[in-house]
Amino acid sequence: MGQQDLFGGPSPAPDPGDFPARSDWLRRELNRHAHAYYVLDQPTIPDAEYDLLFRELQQLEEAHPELQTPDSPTGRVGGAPLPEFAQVRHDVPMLSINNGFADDDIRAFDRRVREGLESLHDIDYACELKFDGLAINLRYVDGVLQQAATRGDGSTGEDVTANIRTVRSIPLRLQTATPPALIDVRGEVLMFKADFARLNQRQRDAGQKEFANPRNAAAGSLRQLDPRITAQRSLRFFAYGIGRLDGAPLPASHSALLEWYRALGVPVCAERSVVRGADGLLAFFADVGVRRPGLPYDIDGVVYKVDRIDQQRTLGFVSRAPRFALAHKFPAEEATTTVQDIVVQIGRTGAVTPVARLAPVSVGGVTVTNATLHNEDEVRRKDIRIGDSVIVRRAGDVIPEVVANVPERRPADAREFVMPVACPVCGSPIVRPEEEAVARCSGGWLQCAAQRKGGLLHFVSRRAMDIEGLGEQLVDQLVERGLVATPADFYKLGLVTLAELDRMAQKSAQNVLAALQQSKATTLARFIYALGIRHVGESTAKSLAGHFGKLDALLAASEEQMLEVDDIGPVVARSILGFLADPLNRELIEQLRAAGIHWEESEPGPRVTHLAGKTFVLTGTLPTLRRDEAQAMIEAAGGKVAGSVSKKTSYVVAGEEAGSKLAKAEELGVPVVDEAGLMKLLESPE
DNA sequence: AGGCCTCGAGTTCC
DNA sequence: CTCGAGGCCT
Repeated sequence: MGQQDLFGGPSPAPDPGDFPARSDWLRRELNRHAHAYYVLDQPTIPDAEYDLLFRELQQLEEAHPELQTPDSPTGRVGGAPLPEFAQVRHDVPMLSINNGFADDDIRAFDRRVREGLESLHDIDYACELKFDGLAINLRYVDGVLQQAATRGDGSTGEDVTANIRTVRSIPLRLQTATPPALIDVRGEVLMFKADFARLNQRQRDAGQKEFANPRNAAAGSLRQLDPRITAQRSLRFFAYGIGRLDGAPLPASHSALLEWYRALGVPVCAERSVVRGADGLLAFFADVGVRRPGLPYDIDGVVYKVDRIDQQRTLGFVSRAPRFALAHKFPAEEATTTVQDIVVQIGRTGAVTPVARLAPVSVGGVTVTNATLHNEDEVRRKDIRIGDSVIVRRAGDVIPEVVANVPERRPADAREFVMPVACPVCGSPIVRPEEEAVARCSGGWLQCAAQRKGGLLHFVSRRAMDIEGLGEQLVDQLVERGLVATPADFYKLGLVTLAELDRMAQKSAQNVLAALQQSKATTLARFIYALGIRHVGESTAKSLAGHFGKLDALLAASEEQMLEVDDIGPVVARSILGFLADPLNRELIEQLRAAGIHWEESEPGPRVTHLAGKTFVLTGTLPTLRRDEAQAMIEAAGGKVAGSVSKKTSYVVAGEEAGSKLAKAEELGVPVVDEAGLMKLLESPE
């Protein structure tokens, strides 16, 4: 029997009545399709058809247990729960690799290698990704998967064969007619980001605990006592090393070993290359760093290995790590620290947000001391208490986030967070409406200085009235000293008053006054947005301004007229009407108009333009246009600019260093244009 | 009624 | 960026 018969193309189906031949054929077919799907990423038949074949084999094997074989794909769904995991001693220990972070560490590694080999030439290195998963040893005896074990302490691990058999990309039989007598394939079991997101969604829906990250999810799934659960967890595997090998010659290089694995049907990650010298290593690292956000799995760095096996042998080992390999790691994006306190912040709408005060810790290159906990439910769900050790991450590489607590390190005196009953700023009761996630201070603008400050900061912010120089510091002082209570008060400030404030020299005071003066020329949309009406953000403000055209038309609008505006439903309409019904707000609007704030009023109704109905998403840095400029041009042509890509997106405009949005666009088949393409669209339809 | 999609609001650090 | 929630489509 040649390789073609074993795993290659399809073969004619035997008569369903011929059980031995039929089950044999079914096994071959299922293995072939699974390999195409999971390893080659080229599905050969629809899922439903696969399931049909699968169930036929399952029934056949149930009725005729003597037909069952160890490499049957039905073994993947998992048998009865295991009592516990048996210990497995590794014939060849599974070592760890030394780490480097800085360029100098990498150059030093290359120098040590060249000295060790007494080589005057540049060395060839095999470069791979360092996956954030679990190291596993797969033992194949005569080509059949015999045993799978975790790394454990390196010399002894746990037998996870039953669970590993459920990982569909791992071949149960090697794709060769002449397998080695025994081979220990080493690699990493991991969970892709998308599978992780789906798993956590399922956990959430089932009211079960979510996993902190794909690595934990993979580890938890592999350590399931019940393989049937593991079978539902979409784990993946990539091979990158070898342990014991009997009955076959070892390839001459690491890259050749990986090619061999591929030929055997063992999944190997495609993101790898052989480079020359230290400069080659650093170039590989830089390239992977750029593409990292778009990769479907988490990595914590890359791994370099001297490619030639004979050179690896010459270099040998120092204590427990090979001298021929180095892991080049990214700065940690996750770190562990302790929660020193949980305090609350009051936002401009009165929203009470719990914030964790953390012992300072470096995450992804910056020191983090605060992290939002979003709301009360989130604190409960993640079960975070004061005194806990927690894992902190920078979500999307920017905003710190508490991922999970470390339960085994919880001190006995850890305290639970209690939502205060009164606002820490104004003392008004804190209320949380039924069915809502956020608690709010009931004090409102008049009672609560925190809400007043928040509202004033919103008014001066860049996307609203855009008053430069009026930051948190200054607004704070103005409110504390009673100089400013409403946005209209800003325009009554004089030079002398301003110059008396702390850290405010005459020059800065003049700048602030100039900025205030400049801000008076604005747009209706900005003005509406600046008012800070609940549920009316930038987008809704633009819709309102476009629909009504004139402020007085908006002020006079009935609920029915409001509901005619795009994207405005009963909740938003009532919020606007409620705001306008308050005499204090009416007076504010009049005072602002009297202060000289003005804009160009237009005729009501939508101006029909050629990009009407088209939605754009901007990503990356465009060569000449700034983001807001591009947005303004698209909107002037009647198009909309959204924040995230969906199948309703008409175009994605991609610039330099476009990230996940570009990947998403390609996934959904949304057309992608560059700046030049955008300009063309702006000039003429299609 | 349920599911998708968007929008609003809050947030961190330098 | 993330979560929650409003709006709208099916």
